[in-house]
Amino acid sequence: MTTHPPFAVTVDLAVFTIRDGALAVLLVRRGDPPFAGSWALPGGFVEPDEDAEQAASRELAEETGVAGFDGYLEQLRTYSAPDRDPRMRVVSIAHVALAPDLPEPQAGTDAADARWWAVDDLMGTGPDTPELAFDHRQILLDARERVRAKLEYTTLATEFVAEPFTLPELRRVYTAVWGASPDLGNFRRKVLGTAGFVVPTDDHGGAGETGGRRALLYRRGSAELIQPPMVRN
Amino acid sequence: MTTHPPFAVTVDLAVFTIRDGALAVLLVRRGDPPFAGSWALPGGFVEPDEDAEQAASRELAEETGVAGFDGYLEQLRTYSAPDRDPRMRVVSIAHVALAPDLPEPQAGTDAADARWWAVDDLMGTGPDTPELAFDHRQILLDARERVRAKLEYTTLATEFVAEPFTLPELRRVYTAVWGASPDLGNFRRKVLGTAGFVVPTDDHGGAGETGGRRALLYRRGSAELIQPPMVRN
DNA sequence: CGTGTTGTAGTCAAAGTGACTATAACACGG
DNA sequence: CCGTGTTATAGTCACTTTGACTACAACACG
Repeated sequence: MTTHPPFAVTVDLAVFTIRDGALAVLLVRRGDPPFAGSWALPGGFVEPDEDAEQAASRELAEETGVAGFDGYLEQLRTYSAPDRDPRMRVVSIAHVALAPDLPEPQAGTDAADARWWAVDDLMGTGPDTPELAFDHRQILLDARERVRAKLEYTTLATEFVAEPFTLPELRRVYTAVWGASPDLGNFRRKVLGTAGFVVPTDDHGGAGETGGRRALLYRRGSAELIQPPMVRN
Repeated sequence: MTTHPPFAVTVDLAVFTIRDGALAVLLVRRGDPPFAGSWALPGGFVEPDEDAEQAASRELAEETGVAGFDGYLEQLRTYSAPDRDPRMRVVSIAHVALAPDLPEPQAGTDAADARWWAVDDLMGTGPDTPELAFDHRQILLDARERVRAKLEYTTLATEFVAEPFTLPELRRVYTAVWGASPDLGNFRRKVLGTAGFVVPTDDHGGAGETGGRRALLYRRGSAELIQPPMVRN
């Protein structure tokens, strides 16, 4: 038997929402070294009496200022490179959270600042692209790919919109996440043809942004899978 | 800021193969408490200078007796319930490994015994069903579901067979993992119609088990995805 | 040399997809 | 209050893929 080397265990969160028609992620600016001044995914240590999901849920509430986060939260994967934190051996259990458009966040206790970033603005290679702390760029890439993939075969897109919502709103989720719009008619056919994806209300929305016919309002259905999947071109 | 509670970090492995036409998993019998005498997934502590995948690869080699494991290995998810190990706080990064039919394993250093189990024999509810240590039953369930799902949209099935292999052999992988045989003709059409799934050799196998036409031999192709997916009924 | 067994090829109706066109319902400006 | 641009909804049609088959080819064994 070997010894049991001590590790610190943290959770990191990739919290996504749709803002201004684009996929956005919540980042906090680090106040302390290492990477002081850099932007990072929110997160923190797992406490002795909680599991990773509880820790993620707690951090999410602290960081966004939302008391009881009731949105979607799932584990992504665990990052464990020995040198990922220069201070000590830290293993991070990354999570993905989805939420309808949230208000601008409050800065957390250990974060000098917090704000939403368009993911595309973080993924460029230009000089304006901010560097992310630790391996958070990789985590963000993995998280985005997870969300992109899950929109294909699950009804997860509904987690991005507040109820009730219209089909065009739901389509804009796909447009933002995939970077390309699914065909209008085919999208409707697919969504409405998948039992339990959405359930219609009998209300039409109030006046929309820019005149035009008012769309019917829907709520989330009970189905979680889309079969066959919605294909991404 | 809070303190950094110390954790032990381990890897656990769900190593799958096909034996006697059924999905099988490698288990070790525990020699020490807790759960002494129970069967458990192989695994061990992550060392200070390695990441989780390296630890998993090392444990796999130690446990199976195979020096350089070159098969498929991927992270599954991390299990972190506070009470999952009664001794101390242990977080386990579970992995899934796939291999062609391997020889009976050697017992590892801390395992009194090691053997392959048909997964179906572990998943029953009868009195003969052995209890697995810790939360390993849940890990095994999640691992099996991961493999089942991945056979649908990836070419992972080829990792279960030694090269070169025949299409009927490959079909038996699906039969074993899914518990149901895909239609013979449609399976061929799908596999051969997916560019890069398999590449034909110009050899036919030697005499098979039970007379009949000899099948053409194939090797793994470079494709990793099946699109559209192979559907599980 | 036939006979059972296994692999390979092809067929066909049904379902789903991709790319459209047509129509309905609204806001707003004159 | 009447057109006009805008947005939502409905429907069409050729093409592809699927699911369930049938027919044929190649081999082992007696």
